[in-house]
Amino acid sequence: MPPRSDDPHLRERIINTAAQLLATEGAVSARRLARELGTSTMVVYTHFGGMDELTRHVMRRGFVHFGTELDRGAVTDDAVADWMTYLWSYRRFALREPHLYAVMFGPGLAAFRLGDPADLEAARSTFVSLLRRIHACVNAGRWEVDDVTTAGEAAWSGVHGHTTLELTGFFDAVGRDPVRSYSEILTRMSIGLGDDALGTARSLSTARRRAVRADRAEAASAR
Amino acid sequence: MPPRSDDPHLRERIINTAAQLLATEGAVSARRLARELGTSTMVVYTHFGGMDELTRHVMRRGFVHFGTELDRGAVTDDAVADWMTYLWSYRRFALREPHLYAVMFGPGLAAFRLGDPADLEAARSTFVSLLRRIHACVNAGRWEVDDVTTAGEAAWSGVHGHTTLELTGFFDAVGRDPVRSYSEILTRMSIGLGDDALGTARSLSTARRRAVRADRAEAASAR
DNA sequence: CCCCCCCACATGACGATGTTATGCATAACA
DNA sequence: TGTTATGCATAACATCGTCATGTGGGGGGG
Repeated sequence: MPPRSDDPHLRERIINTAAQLLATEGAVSARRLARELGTSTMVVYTHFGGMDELTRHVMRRGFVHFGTELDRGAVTDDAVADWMTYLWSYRRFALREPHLYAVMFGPGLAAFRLGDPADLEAARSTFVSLLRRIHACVNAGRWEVDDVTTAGEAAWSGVHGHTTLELTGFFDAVGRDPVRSYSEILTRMSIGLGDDALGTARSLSTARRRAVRADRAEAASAR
Repeated sequence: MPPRSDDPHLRERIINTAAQLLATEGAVSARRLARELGTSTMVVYTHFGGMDELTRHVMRRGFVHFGTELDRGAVTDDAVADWMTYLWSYRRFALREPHLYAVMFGPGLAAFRLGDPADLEAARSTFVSLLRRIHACVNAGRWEVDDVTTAGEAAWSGVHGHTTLELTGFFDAVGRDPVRSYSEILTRMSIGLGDDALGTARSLSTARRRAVRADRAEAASAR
């Protein structure tokens, strides 16, 4: 019987700590969450319908962060390098927030589209952002694409598949370098979409340079 | 106290019904399994260490079936079409056994490599089989690849990512055609690996024709 | 100003999960 | 026949998400 907390931000605090628990412990249970908040598990059911809807809120926030982080990449005169930079940021986010990524693109994705249409829109907007980068490559004359959306789905499949494999520890298990195979995906995809091999190689090294710098900046800010 | 079943095949029956429950109900619990077997949950712990090791056995069997099914594809004079046929079979298996696929390439993959080394080898052998198809494309002069393994990882990432997205219902949700984007992956990857666009298009239609025929054969045998 | 209603929350319980301690009945062996 | 080993059932424990119930205090109507 704490004196009626009357905290209008309780919802936000629940989502915050849920996201934090997901990031630090890899799982969120109602009881663990309540213990962290100093409340009972009922707060999950009064403020949300249950754990599923709470998870959807965490996912939505995840997609917003994901989208803004991906869009931080500058737009330069090398559209292919910009596209690659975008996908290196994609990988960086997933490696930094592995559990969040697993929830966002895992079984929760199916439940996501059943909820608030704004949720699906948050997820779609990050995909649309990818399509813009592809369009820029076409406009720059580097690629020749009949259907941008299909090309986007193909590219997304590649990076998503590689990301999930890397998160499950596959490359560690077989002693292979994930950066190399990720570069291979970007390279073959770019050439396959119409760019010449030399231009793609140059764009890759440009994008890789940016990615390494961003990795270092992230490591520095984490310290 | 049934009179000491003394069934030397109990282990096999447990794995069988576990696989069947996974396929038909999407989940395997110790109690559900015991109810199906007419035993108690203890059989899981006497014959296996627990649910984890049981799952590993189901995974191992899954990889064996997966591998033999993938290797059924004929080797013709069109190596790229053979490679594509291999990957269409990949997709067919995943769509027919969605839960098994999710377990095989999901979080269980990490636990898989901790178990019997033979388990990891079963999984690796299917990957090696993919590498053989890639090598054939190189030998046929269609592709130019410096590191076959890296190319294999890139190709696998693409089809695995597309498969997981399709299994979560993504393409249904946005009303897109997964066959089209899967074809896009195969096409762009083949061109990106050195083949010319026309040859890749011809190989794609060849492989697609085979895949449709195999789909129909499977649908007929299921009837 | 007071009272009553309402609702956010705590408590405790229910059914499920994987796991395990205990006991028994039977197979295997001396 | 006596002894040991063990495969299995029973029942319990801890955990999970969820919910029915009770309660206490804040907010609106008299």
